[in-house]
Amino acid sequence: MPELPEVETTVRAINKFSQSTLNSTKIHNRNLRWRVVDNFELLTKNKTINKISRRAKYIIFYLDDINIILHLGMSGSLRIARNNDNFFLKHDHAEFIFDKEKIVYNDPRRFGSIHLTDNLEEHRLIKNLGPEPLSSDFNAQGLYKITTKSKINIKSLLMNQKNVVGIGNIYASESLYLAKINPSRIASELSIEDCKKVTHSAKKILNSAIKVGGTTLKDFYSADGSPGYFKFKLNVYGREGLECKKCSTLISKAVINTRATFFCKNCQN
DNA sequence: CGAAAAACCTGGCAGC
DNA sequence: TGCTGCCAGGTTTTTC
Repeated sequence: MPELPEVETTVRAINKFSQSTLNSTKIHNRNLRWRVVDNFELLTKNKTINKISRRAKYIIFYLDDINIILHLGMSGSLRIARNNDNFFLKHDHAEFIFDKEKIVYNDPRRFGSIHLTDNLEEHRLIKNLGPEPLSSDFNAQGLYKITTKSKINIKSLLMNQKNVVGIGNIYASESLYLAKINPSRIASELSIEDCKKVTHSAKKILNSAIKVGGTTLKDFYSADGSPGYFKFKLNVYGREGLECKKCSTLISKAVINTRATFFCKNCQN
């Protein structure tokens, strides 16, 4: 489900809990992508959340002496509920409980995970991440330095979080469409100008997706229950056989690195 | 070493 | 109404 815009939207929705005290945490199912540590509840009880933010597709709760890392995997989501709402949905695996409300972690496929760390920057899931795509650290020169020595296709390279974070299957296709670059192009064949187009396009796409709350294909909802509206602005993703909005050529679908990939064979070279 | 394929899970949907 | 196979916003682990 969630790529950078959906995670960012989720973080903004739960940001009202920063500066709040986490009265307790309940883990209902520890068997996520990795097993949730046994003392998680103990170590987070009655701790103040000083800040909530996003790094890549991870959601970080900064407590006084320890940090919580959440990942939503492919199908995860958070929702805000009232403490006296005692109903559970299938796949509600964890609850973060405040005075009147709680944040509920739900993830049908359990590809997501929940971690604790006292050294965030050195955490194994964090330390090897590439630059944030919306920061100046993600730029043509930096990308070119990577593409020039890589023989994989540009789409897979963009989805590799070591190169740049936050871009998943939807936004990789959309970014390359805007950049007019074929997703199958071998990275090492890109020019510095191509890299400039890719970085600019990715930033533009991600920013406009964040603006409308991300993309809801079927089951993404922000923590406040609202869907994302970027689905209506998708140019290629899920549009196989429909007309390209620029040239009317029918949009193609290819499988790259086992992932569905959409592009316009006329506009993208 | 890098790149490709398999693996981890559940649910929804098309087709028989 | 099943049942089967395929597909899905991700990323690690295994294999080549």
